[in-house]
Amino acid sequence: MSNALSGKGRISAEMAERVRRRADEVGFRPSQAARALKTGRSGILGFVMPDLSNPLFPKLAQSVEIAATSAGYGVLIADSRGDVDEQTAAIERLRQRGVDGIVIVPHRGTRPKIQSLPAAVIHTPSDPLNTVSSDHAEGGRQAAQALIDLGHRDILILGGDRASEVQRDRIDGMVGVLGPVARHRKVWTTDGFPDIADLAAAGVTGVLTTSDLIALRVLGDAYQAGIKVPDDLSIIGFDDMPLATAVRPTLSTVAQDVGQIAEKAVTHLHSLINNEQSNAGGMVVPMTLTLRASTAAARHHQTGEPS
Amino acid sequence: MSNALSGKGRISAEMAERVRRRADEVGFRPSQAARALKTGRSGILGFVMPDLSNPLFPKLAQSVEIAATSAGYGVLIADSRGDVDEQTAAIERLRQRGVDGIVIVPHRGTRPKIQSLPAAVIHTPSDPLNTVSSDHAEGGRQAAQALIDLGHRDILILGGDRASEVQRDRIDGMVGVLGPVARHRKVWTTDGFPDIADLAAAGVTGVLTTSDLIALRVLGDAYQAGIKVPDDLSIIGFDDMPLATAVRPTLSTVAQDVGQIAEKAVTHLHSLINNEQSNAGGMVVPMTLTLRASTAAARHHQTGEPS
DNA sequence: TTTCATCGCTTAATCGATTAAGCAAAGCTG
DNA sequence: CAGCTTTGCTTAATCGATTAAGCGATGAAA
Repeated sequence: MSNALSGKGRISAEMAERVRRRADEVGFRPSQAARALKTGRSGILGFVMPDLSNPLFPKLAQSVEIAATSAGYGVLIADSRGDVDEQTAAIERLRQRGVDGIVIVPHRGTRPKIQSLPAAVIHTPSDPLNTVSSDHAEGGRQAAQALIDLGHRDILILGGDRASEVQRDRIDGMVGVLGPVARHRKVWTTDGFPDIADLAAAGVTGVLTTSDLIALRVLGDAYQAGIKVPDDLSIIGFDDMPLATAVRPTLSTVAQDVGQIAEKAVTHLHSLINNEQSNAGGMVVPMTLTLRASTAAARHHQTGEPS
Repeated sequence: MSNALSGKGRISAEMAERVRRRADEVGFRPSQAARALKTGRSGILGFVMPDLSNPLFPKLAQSVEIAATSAGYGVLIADSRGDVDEQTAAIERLRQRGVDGIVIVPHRGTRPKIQSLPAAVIHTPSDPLNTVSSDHAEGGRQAAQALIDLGHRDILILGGDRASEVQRDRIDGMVGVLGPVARHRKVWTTDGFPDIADLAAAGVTGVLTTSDLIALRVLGDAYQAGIKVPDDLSIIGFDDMPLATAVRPTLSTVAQDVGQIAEKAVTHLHSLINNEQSNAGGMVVPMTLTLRASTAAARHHQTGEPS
């Protein structure tokens, strides 16, 4: 009642001030529960990730939390534990808790069903449900182009899991660039980790991975095989995880602008919640390549093509 | 009202069943807002971390979410961005949202003020406010003892930030074991990263770090200096981050049982919220050392003491 | 000066689940 | 069989913020 002061209604400035002061004195805290009941708005967004151990999770959660907070929302998390059914259950749990909308990073290869609840899907541009995401294919292109520019012409593409659309898109981008100008082979680590020494002996001078974690493994294998990085082998990872700057040589990597993605997702949700016009979705955020010490100009083997 | 069915009151089994069925038919979803208003319980726990980019965060958040969900709570996250004032603000935000209690991992060197709100503090046994945590000193002891058992007698202890009580406790544990039996030097990376090659030349054969990330850096430096791990140098990290098994050689590390910590924290909170007796706090969860490929028996220098 | 519009504050209805109180019917005891 | 307890369903008050309606007083226009 006293809250007629909160902007609505016809109230004198003096009265508003008086109420405000008294409220402070008493330490008045409006009950979110009552407000939610009356307005039908909880002021809370749900955040669903397929697997909180996803390397991107910390940064993304942090960014979503910051974006949501500055838009006046709270963030309720729900882990879907890598399980598709759990993902559905997690969404349902959030709905029951009365969230106003949800931000979701879908489980690989999944089209989450979100009925009648504002949602922002963070995935990849090739997903028709995608609301906002990094341009993973473009990221793959950047990584590939960087190796090309350094003179590499025999390249290993190393993916983690072919069920991941994000990884497939990254690799498609890489292949798109390499296809016309360089030899390349594509391997998924789920089929077994390839023998780096063999490949290097066969002429490979560059490795493009879909994750820093895979890149780290390659680095280690190369080390144990006596292959020098970056002199004999250049490596590029993805996501700029904390380890990228901790490892020696430091890891070249393609990073997502997670802050911007979170910002756009939350803004979009906010519009949906308020029934405002919203850019129909499909926003794409560029990725940025950071070259560090794991990449260098290729030494020209006899196997290479003319530079 | 129909919810008299929910266990309370005097109701016939038949009536309860009838209501239940009808509720399912209509797709009845009780309003959390209304329930919260009436009962004064939101069914939501807040979770505050000093910095969501903390390497431990993903696992901990996941575990807290799982424990909370199975106890019927939702989890509202709040990032305090490494800032002490933000930590206070985050707690206040959660309170305003009406959380029933909060789980907090305090900012380094901070005693968070939580007035009249059930709280579970996850920190380290040496913190008087601590509710539940790993036995960091014991973890440090385990790591140190492992190197001793392998015959190492000249050891570098490498901490990240002396402001962190957790890291100090780990190191105190290490020193406690090494003190009587081995030579050791303590260095904080915030004072500059030490020259591994120099130290190895000076006789150091083992490195104990307070984090896998630091261990990774040591591994890389050793590699670049031509020092063989684990033949010439053994390394042990902390926290068993994903990188620990991705790097070659795989990293020996001391891990926290995050699941158990989360479980205990949530259980404790649940008791507090319901005014039940609660074990006054200070629960300690053991850590487990996992030996992998980054540790091996010491080669005996002439500088060493008799084995 | 009379009348009507406007302004500013006060009152009351509302959101939906909870829970105590109310009340009728059935069961029990003496 | 009367009186009393127990059982089971129904009714209504309550939580606290929101918001529309109500209502007295002031000011403007005719």
